[in-house]
Amino acid sequence: MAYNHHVIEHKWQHYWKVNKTFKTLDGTDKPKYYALDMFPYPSGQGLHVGHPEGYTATDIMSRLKRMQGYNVLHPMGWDAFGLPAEQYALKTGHNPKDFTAKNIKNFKRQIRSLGFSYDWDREVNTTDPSFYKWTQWIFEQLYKKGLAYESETLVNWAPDMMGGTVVSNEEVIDGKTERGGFPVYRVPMKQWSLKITAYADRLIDDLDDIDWPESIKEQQRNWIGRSIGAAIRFKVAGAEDHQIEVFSTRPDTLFGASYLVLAPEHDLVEKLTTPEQAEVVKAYKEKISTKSDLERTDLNKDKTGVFTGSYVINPVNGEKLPIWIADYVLASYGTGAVMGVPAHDGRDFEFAHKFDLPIKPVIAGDNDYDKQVYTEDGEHINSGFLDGMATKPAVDKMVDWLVEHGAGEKKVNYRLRDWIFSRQRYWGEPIPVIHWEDGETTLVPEDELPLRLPATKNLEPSGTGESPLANIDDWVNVVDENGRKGKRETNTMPQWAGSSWYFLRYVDPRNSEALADYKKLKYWSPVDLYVGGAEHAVLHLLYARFWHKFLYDLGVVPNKEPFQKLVNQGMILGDNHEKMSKSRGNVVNPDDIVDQYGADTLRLYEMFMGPLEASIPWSTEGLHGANKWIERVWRLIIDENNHVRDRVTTFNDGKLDKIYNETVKKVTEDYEAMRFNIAISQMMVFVNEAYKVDDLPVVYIEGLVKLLAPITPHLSEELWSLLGHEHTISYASFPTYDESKLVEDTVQIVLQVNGKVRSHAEVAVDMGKEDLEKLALADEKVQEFIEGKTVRKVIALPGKLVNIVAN
RNA sequence: GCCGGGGUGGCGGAAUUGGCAGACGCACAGGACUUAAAAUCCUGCGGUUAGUGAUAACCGUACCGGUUCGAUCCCGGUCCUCGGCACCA
Repeated sequence: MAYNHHVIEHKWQHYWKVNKTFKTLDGTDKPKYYALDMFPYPSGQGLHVGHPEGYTATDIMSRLKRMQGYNVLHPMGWDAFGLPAEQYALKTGHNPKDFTAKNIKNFKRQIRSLGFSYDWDREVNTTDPSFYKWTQWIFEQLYKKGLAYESETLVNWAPDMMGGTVVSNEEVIDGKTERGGFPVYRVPMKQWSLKITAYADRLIDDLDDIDWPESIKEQQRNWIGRSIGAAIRFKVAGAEDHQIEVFSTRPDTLFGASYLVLAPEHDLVEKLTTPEQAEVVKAYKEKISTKSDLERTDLNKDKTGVFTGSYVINPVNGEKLPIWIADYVLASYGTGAVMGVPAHDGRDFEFAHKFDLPIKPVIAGDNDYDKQVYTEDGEHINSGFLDGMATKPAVDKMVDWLVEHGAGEKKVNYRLRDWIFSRQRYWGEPIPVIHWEDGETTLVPEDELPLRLPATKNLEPSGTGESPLANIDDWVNVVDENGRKGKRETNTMPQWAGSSWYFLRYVDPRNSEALADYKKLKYWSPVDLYVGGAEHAVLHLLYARFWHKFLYDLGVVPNKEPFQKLVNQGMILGDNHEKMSKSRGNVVNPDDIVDQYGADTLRLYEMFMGPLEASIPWSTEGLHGANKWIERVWRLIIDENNHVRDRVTTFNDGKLDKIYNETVKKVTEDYEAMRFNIAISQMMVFVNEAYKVDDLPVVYIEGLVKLLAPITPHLSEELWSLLGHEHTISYASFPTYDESKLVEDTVQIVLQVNGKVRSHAEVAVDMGKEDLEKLALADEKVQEFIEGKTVRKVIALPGKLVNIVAN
C-alpha cells in the first residue's frame, strides 16, 4: 500500500502524546543534552515555514542524542508579552490575554503537527503569573544590588508609536523604531534602567569561551564597543577651578589639539557661555533639541556648532584653546566632550575646515594637512617629548605624562549604554515598585510576588507618556499599614525581560520556591545547543547573557554563560529569492504543506535544501522531490500489501557491506556537525544502491530506518513497527559501523602528467612510492603524454596519486 | 565609510591539513511498463571543438595576478552581493 502520511503521522503523534514518549526525567545517571529553540512570539499569523527549520534541527539533535543514550531536555514555550498583541487589542477591543491564549493554542497545534519531540509538561509562558513572578524576582535582586535604577535620562521617545512609548537603544534602527519605523527623539524622562554597562568587560571577554558563530560574537563586541584611551583634563582659562574632562583614544596627539568641543547638552555649557555668545548658543541649543536622532546623524552629515566664548588651557603646552559646542559630539558617550585634533581625525578636520580653526599636524606623513586628514601611523612631530616616536609608544608615554602631572589617566570607554527597561505599555510584566507620598521608593515584598497585571477593558494610552495602567485607580493607589499612601509604578518591563531567563525555567518549571532548583540547574546547564535567527544577535542574546552573569554572581545559576553552542538558521526565502512577506505574496504556510505532503516531507525538505545557516529560496519542486524520496524508501521496504518485502532477509550476500558502513559513519558524523543536507544525500546514495541488489539484510534496513528516525520520525516509527518492533524507535540504539568493512585491499589512484589527470590505476593500498612511480611511468596513457619530453620530477602519494612533471 | 559572511552547471547545493570539480536532489531528455496518461524503474545531463561512433582534446569554481609538481581551497588586488554598525572621539 502506498504511504499515507495523514494516517501514519496522526497515529504516531497520538502515540507519543498518550505514552508521554518524550517526557524528560531528572535524576538519571545518563549524560545530559539540552537542545533549545528560541521560543516564539505567538503572533496571530501563526507559524511561518522559517520556524520549522530551526525547530527541525534541534529536534534531529534531540532524537539523535536520545538514541545515543543521552538524557535529553528539549522544551518549548511562549514569549507572549509584547507589542503586537497590545496593538491588536487596542484596534479591535479584544483583551490581549484572551487573544494571546488563542494564538498559543494555534501555534501549539501547528508545532505538534510537525512531530517535534518536545516535553510539553515543561511548557512555559512568560505571561503566566507563576512565570513572571520570577521575572519580577530577578528585577528585585537587580534593584537590591543597585543594578536597576530610576533616573532622568535622555531616552528614545517614539511619540507616534501607540500613543507614545520609549524604546531601548537596541530597538532603534537608523533613528527609527525597529517595529513600525516611527521617528525617535531624544527626550529627558524618568525611566528605569538596568546597569548592563557594569558587565561590559565580562560580556566581551567571556565570548572567547563559547562556541558561537564568529559574526555574532563580533557584532556583540562592536555593540559593546570597548575602546581604550585616556581621560584628559583641561582647565578653563580664567576659571581654573573648572575643568573639562575629555576622552581620547589618541592622547598622543594632544599637542595637535586646536579647540575643544562639548555636546550641546553638556552640564558646563551654560557656565562657559560668555554674555556676547549667549544669544547664538541659546539659539543653537534650541535648534538641536527639536532634531530627531535621524536628523542629527543620517540626514545631516554637515557639521554645525557655535563658539561659547570661553577657552581652556592645553595641559601639555599651555596653549589657549577655544571651547565650542557641536552636535557631532554625543552627550551620551564618554564625558560628552572631545578635544579637536583636526590634522588627524576626520570629523575634527571637517569641523575645523568649516569654522576656520587651526590645523596642527603632529604626525609626519606624505600629506597636505590643509586639504586632507591624515589618520595613518607615523613619526610624531611638533610634539615636544614625543617627537620621533611611533603611535603606540607615544600613547603610553603621554599617558604617563598625564598621570605624573595630574592631568589625566588611562581610561576605558564603552559604546554600550545602560538598558532602558521601562515601557509605557499595558501588556508586560509590572515593575514591582511602589512610590510613596513621602518620596520613598520600595519594592513589593518578595512574598507578595507575583504582582499581577490587573484585568482591564481600557487600554487607551494615558497620553502623558504613562502606561495605560495609570488609568486603573484601584490598582495604582496603595496604602500601607501606617496609612501612608503610595502609587505603584505604572511602567511595565520590555519584551526582552522574560526571554532573558526562560531557558532556566524549563529545567524546573513548576518550582514555587525558586526560579529553578540549583541541583537541577547544575545537571542541565549550560544549554548545549541553541538555535534561532541571527536577528537576535545583540538584543536577546546580549540581555540573556547579562542576566545570566548576574544570576551567576548571586549563586542562582552554576555557569557564567547560558548557551554553550549557538547556531543561526538562515532565512527561507520565497521562490522568487525574496524575503517572504504578505505584500510580496510569496508566503508558504506550513499547514498547507503538512496537509498535502506530511510533516516528514517538510522536515526532510527543509533539511535537504542546503546548509542550516544559509538563506535559501523555497522550491515547490524540491519539496515534491523530498516527498518522492520518502515514498521511495517506503517502497524499498514495504510491498503493496503493506508487508515487509521478501527481499528484506537475514541472508547477507555482502554487496551492501561497504556502502552501509560508510553511510552509518558519514551520517553519524554529519548529524553531529549538523550538516543535515549531506547526511541526507548519503542516505539517498545508500537507497539507490539498495535498489540495485536482490537481498536486503534486515540489519541494514533497520539501520537505515534508525538513521532516518531523527529527520522523518513518523515514517521511521511506522517502518520500525512493521519490521516487528513493539516499542517506539525513539530510544532504539543508534547504529554503529564496522571499521573493518570500510577498508579495501586495493584502491584506485590518479595518474597525472604536469598536474592534469591522464589515467587511473587500481593498486594495492600499501604500494610504496617507488613501485607507484614505476607503474605510472609504464602506463600507456602517461607515456603518450611524456613522449619526447624529459621527466623532471615524480611526486608519488601512496594510496592517492602520482604526478609526473615533464617538459 | 568601517566590520563580517558569500560568489561553483538551467536551479538548490557537494568537494578544503592544497590532490579525479560538479556527490545528492530538482528541472530537462531518452528508454522500459501502460490502450493512453500519471506514477514507477533504468539511462543520460558544465561548455567548446573534432568524429558516423564508442571517444578524444581543450576550456571551466566572479575577475586579474602570484605561490606550488598540482589551487574551488593559500596570498595580493579588483568587481558584485548579503548581513551588521554608522559622527562612539
